[in-house]
Amino acid sequence: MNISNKVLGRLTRYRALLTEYFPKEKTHIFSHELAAMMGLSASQIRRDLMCLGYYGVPRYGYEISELVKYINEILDASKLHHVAIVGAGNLGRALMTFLESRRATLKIVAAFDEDPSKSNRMINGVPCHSMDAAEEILRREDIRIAILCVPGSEAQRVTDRLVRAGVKGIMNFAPVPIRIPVGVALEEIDVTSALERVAFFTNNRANAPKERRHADR
Amino acid sequence: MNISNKVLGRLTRYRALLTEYFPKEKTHIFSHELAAMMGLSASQIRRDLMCLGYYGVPRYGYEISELVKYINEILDASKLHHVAIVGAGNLGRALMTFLESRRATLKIVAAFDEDPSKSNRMINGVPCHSMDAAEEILRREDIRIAILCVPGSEAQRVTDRLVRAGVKGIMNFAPVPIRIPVGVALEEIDVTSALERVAFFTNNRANAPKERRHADR
DNA sequence: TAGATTGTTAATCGATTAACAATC
DNA sequence: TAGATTGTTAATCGATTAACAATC
Repeated sequence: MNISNKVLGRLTRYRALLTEYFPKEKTHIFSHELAAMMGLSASQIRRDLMCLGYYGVPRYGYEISELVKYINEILDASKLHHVAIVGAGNLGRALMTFLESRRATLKIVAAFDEDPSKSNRMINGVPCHSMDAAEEILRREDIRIAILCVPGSEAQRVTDRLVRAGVKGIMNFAPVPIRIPVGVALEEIDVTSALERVAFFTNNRANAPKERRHADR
Repeated sequence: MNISNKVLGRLTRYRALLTEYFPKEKTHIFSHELAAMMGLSASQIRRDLMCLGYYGVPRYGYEISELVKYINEILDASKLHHVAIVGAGNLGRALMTFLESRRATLKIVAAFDEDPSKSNRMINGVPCHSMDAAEEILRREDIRIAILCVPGSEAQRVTDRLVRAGVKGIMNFAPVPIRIPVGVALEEIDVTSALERVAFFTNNRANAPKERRHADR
């Protein structure tokens, strides 16, 4: 079965919620409980869990430790990924700290920046190099995932370099869409666009973007 | 006509691309040109533009300045919004700088943090206050939009306070879902989840999340 | 047992794409 | 005119929800 990007996103969030923000003394959870916490429907939770190959028990719900184990398996959580931050401006540096040891399997091992004052030294515990060294270090450190935090005007050019150097997954924070060849994964996070959407619905209260409400469903 | 969150998101990105990253000398654009730049289909571009009330001309395409004017109108771009950053940790501080003057109508006028060492002073040009002062300042400054950058364990509690103080739109960077009452807009940006999705598809190259490729459609 | 919850299918809803007449 | 592009409808695709038999 093919797992969609949407389901995948929710699975990662179920796991985070259950492992990091859930009372340790609870061993089981019902689909409607997880639904309430996630702001989703119980139907959707159960449907998402179908792809795990793990089954709950009617009236007892899902055993949390097992659920997490099966999600780990799908996400291939044991595999260590080396990650690079490209662009060590404010956002890039904040992400170094923010992502630092959030996930043991996602390790930031290098940063790159065109500004010479930022390169050839440690920043927030991450060795920062000049962009000239990117290709060599990406290969040497076996980095296949890059977090792109360069200005919009540089984004496509830098992307092309990263891809040529063997990067297979990119998270793009630059406020322009980038194009990538087949076989490279892409997530785009456009913070400005997200803020503009919030502002829009703040003007137009009637039709809010999400219907995740306090009420149960 | 009701405009969906997805269409809205794309409209903001069309505008950003056309106003910030497009050669000034070009006055017109075809749907297939914009499509290629955005990594979308020409059909989708044309469909999205239907909701603007602006019409292109066959064989000449869309006049860029007019297109932008109509998108501005939909997004109500002339309206000034006061925005607060809640949680002045690494991410919050980076967003202050990142969003600083990116959009003239979205102005960050205050930050809040529980850490006393961060409050009652300017940080990156934004006055930072203690959380205790939040309610009063949110009302005084007429702040209806908040960017939530607190730890996951605090997210729901802080959200409830913000909503009680009159906040109508929240962008949530905390790595847990938050629940909000009807009438409040919400965008969630879970950076860790996004990175985990990229990592997943980097393992499983066959089925990448987006099919935005170099090839035209 | 009776009642609550699961797994799964079918129905619904919404978003994208394809197709094409109208138009410049 | 001929050819390219638009606006819009219908078809397709994918995701969510509702419903319910099976199960504990």
